[in-house]
Amino acid sequence: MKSDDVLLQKNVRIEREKDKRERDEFVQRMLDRDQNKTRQKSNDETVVADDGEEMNLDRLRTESRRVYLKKRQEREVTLLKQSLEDEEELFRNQKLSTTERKRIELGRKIIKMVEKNENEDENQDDGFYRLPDEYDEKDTKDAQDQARLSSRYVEDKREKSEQELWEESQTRKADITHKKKKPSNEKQYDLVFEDQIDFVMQETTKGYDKRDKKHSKVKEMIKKEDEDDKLVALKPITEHEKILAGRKKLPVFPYREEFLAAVKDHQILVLVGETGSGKTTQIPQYLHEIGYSELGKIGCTQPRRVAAMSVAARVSQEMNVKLGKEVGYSIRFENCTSEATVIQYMTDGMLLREILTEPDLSSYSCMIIDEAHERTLHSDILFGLVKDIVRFRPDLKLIISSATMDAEKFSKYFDDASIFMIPGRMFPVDIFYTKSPEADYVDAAVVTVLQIHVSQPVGSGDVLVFLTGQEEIETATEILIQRTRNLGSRISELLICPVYANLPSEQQAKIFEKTPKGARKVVLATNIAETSLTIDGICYVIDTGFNKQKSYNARSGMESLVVTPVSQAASNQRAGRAGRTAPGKCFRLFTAWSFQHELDANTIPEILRTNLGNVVLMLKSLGINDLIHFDFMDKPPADALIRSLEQLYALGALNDVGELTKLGRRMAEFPLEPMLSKSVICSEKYKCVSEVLSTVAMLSLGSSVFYRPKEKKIMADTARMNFARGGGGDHATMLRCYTDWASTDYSDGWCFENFVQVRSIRRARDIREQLENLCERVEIDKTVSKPDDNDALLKAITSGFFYNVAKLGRTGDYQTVKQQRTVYIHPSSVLSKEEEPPLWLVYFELAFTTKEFMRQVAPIDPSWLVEIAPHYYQQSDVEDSKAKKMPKSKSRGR
DNA sequence: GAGCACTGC
Repeated sequence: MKSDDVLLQKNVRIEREKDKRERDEFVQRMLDRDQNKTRQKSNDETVVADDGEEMNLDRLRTESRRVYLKKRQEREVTLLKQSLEDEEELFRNQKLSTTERKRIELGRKIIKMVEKNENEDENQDDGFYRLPDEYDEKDTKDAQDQARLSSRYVEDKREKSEQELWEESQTRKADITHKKKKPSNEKQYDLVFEDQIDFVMQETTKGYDKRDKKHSKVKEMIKKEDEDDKLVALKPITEHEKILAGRKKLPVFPYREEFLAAVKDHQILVLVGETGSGKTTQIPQYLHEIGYSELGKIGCTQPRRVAAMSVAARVSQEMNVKLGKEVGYSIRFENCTSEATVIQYMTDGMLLREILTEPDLSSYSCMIIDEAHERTLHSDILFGLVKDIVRFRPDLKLIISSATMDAEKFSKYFDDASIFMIPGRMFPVDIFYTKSPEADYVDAAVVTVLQIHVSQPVGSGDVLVFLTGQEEIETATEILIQRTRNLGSRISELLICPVYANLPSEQQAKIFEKTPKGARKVVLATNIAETSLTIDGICYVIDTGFNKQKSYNARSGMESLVVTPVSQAASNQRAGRAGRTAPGKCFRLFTAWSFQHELDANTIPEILRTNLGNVVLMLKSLGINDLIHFDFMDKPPADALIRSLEQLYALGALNDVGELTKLGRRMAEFPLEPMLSKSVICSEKYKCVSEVLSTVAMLSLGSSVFYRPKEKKIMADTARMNFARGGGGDHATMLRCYTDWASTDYSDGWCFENFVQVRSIRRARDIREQLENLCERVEIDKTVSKPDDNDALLKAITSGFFYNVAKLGRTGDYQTVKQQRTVYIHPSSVLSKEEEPPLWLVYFELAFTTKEFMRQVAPIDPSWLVEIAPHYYQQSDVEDSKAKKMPKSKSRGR
């Protein structure tokens, strides 16, 4: 701690410019050092080239998405034009109603607008993004495709007489009747999508049984055994025996001996097991049975908490032991293991934390990294670490378990490790594509649902629709309810169940209820249904081809959530959801051509699109100093790494040669973003540890604690404003909310009355407890507290977030102090309605949606900045604004 | 007066 103070004092003396220069030098030094190392290395390796290529690749990916969206738009316009031309002929013949005339005019306008935008785009693009080879090649392909598309349209056009077209336009008006039509091959020329969609069946995913002779042989064997058993003794079998028999029927079972032999021969093994092969439950047991558990624990990581828990429970049942004894799991807030544990399931983040205290994994004899293809941030770091550990621990067996697509890549990364394949247990799924692109995928999805419901027998299976977010799900639900109501009793019952993570859990439970006879269930889900939860009875999947993805811009430090086309891998994963219990069908709302040419093969790994502050701090505290050349499977952009290093330096977690300081070491102990950790550590100085802990716990929740149902918006808002009374912005609001809840002895009823999400705030409580326990380890006296002192709280917050300060400018907008970027208070903030907005703000995060918004803001006194971060702020910065303050607050009449 | 996909420590 003393050294930190010295550092701060030293910094006081540094002039601001000098300081800036120093920072630049620091970054430069880091770069130089790394480059020198590269040069040394590059004699035998071509790291430099790799590095450059990596950057280009990244740019390529962004570019390909741009091209994708643009092309999609272009084709929509072409189609729009064609259908318009068509209708125009009718227009001339005076056979259209006035509404349809209006619609055509509207269509023309849209086309003009889009074309205008495109031209602007092109002008901007010149010289920047054009990537000669690939772009041109794609262009021609696209042109061919379009030519093909249009020729089809010409043919279609000839087939239809004017009379028919007129009839069709009449049919369109009669909304109810046309829905009952059977799917046909006639294409209807619609501007707005509201009719049938044509699908083409393109392929069928392979089922498991036919290609797997080995498996069927064993099945016969078991069947025979079973029959023998029945003949020999008719005694009832116990529950456990039944489970054991079930184990033998899993697709992995016939490969047991082969697999164990492979493990014996190879230290690293890439295991390709398709879904339903039983690998997650069986492999650790096999390793245990053959005796690896005597050398050390068998670990198995999962990307999700629930998975770790449920798999551990299942395995303990199979082994007939109590959960938490021989078989256990460890996840955040819950350690269900003991001295006796030999098979341990855990989340990948938990293993990372474990590596911090046990860098060589010495208590393990085998480590299985499951679901590696998901490429979570945590598992990506694990790959790098584990690859290194394996080198100096030849006795450690490493198994990387992944789905089919990435196996080669994993094998290559792990020094050409051998690949072991296990077939899965999946039913075939027919894949359908649309004949032409759909403009409005939400509407298209709704129509497809109705099409399936009408044309497929009820009882043949439920429908699962993938949409991008809560809003879309809500609109889709409304449209569906309305249309089914219009159809009335002419169709059988359709149960509509929305699912997304923010939905209260009682409503989420609805999707698991069994579908009553004579009805069909439609589940409208976000990508939560892709991996996190499985629903039985789904036989039809509708894939819109989009999801929301986080992206991070290192230069501006801004995260944004964007609707993005899914990858081929993700789309296949979605399709797979239809074939879990019976053969299924998957309807993709895009063309087969787009699937092949426009979708990326794999989703961009998380590590390439996230803020790396935490990752860098963790690696540094593991003693890995050369981050630029850390063996990442996909290297994060150098920009992002440097920005994180710079930020950690500013926070005092790194010294001027990029080494971890004592403060940094303490910060790394907390499972928090670096800025939040810093606030916690500094809270002791301002004597408000308890308050900061609660606030930080609430801040780190991510999602909103305040529940806001549509029909009770005003009540919910007033409830929230109650907490805002007393000032201190969103931070103090959250704190008061938490303390009030705590004072009611954590009552659920209180949450209900105050429109607070029970699930979220309970999580805050867990986090707070965990942080409190960690305080002891980093020697923070957690008892000091200053209730109702906003200044103390905000000073502690500011010591972590002095980077995120914005100042009210003359125009009435805020500008960030660091980058002079114009930003706005998010409307969800309690300060957004303030008559007189504070001059200086500290914000928790920037999020780009429609504008650049600051989320979770609090007013501060600019003089604190000089006090707290003298190496960043100078007296002159602060005085400057005080001078402006007097005339402005009056002249800016609101 | 806008909008929060999903995990995880």
